[in-house]
Amino acid sequence: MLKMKDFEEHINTLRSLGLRPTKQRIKICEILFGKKATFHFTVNQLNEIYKKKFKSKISLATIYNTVHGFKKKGYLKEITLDGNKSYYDTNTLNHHHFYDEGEDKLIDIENFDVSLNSLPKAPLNKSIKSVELMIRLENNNHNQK
Amino acid sequence: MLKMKDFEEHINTLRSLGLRPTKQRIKICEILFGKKATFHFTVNQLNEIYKKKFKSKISLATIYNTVHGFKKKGYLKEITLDGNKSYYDTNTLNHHHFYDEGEDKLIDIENFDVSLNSLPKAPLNKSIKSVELMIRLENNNHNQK
DNA sequence: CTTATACTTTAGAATGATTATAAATTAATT
DNA sequence: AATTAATTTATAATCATTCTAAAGTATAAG
Repeated sequence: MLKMKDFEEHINTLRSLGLRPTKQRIKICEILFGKKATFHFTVNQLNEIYKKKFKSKISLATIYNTVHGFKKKGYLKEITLDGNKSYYDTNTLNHHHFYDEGEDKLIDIENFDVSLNSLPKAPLNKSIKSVELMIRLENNNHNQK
Repeated sequence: MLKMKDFEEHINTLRSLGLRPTKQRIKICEILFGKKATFHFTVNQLNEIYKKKFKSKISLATIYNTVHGFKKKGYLKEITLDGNKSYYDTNTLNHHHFYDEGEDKLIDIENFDVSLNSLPKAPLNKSIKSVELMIRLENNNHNQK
């Protein structure tokens, strides 16, 4: 059951980002920021979730616009994977990931599970913007008969 | 000045991979494995280098085929960056990278410049295939007036 | 050295993700 | 309620990549 409070919160979030609170954006907010747990998604997955949850269509262009807006404002983080599609993470704090190639799935790594002892220093006139670990996973039985 | 020895070496490399040594593949080998220093490239960049160096055209499809062949055989490594194009690295040893976003350029990090103290353990039935650090760089003056 | 076979290259079409466009709609302002 | 400015939308355009089928080339066999 959705409470008015949720809507208002999303509306305020959007306004604070300088984005008009449209029906579509509020719904995307409900999907992305409605639950406590953070999660990872592609634009296509977000589109599917939207269709199912609200039983209504939305233009992909709108999803791209909104996601880009959130990213620019720091409410979403794009994640680095090979291949040719982008993943987004609702957890914008600095953290690392497992990538399960078999299942094409990202898993957050808690920061206290990793300890980076020494880092290289940045080249002249550059500074470090972020440090991210990608740990690729494979199934244990990969070299069995 | 190219010596016959170089060609023969590339031909042997190709044969050992089960790839027929065609004109195109030998030339790609010259580009990729001819110099001592390793380097990073996209398929398009490789195409440009090929055109300039040999003053002849090559089909993009051939470049894709060859690069994929080398990758599958472990002679090239695909590198993970956001956006929608793939980078390849002639250094296939496990190592980390700086990514200079401004210049869209990858820089190798020597392994002894990084020390990872503790790693999270892999989820059940999974094991760690690779661990790679991506350190994003920005210009020092990014928040000056 | 010629022929047969399998592998390669090629141009161009097909695909899939993303971005651009321009008209219709909606939110905000007056 | 009317004006304006931003947004949504469907669709076209773009870009990297993969697919395809025909033409070309390397290898193996005679």
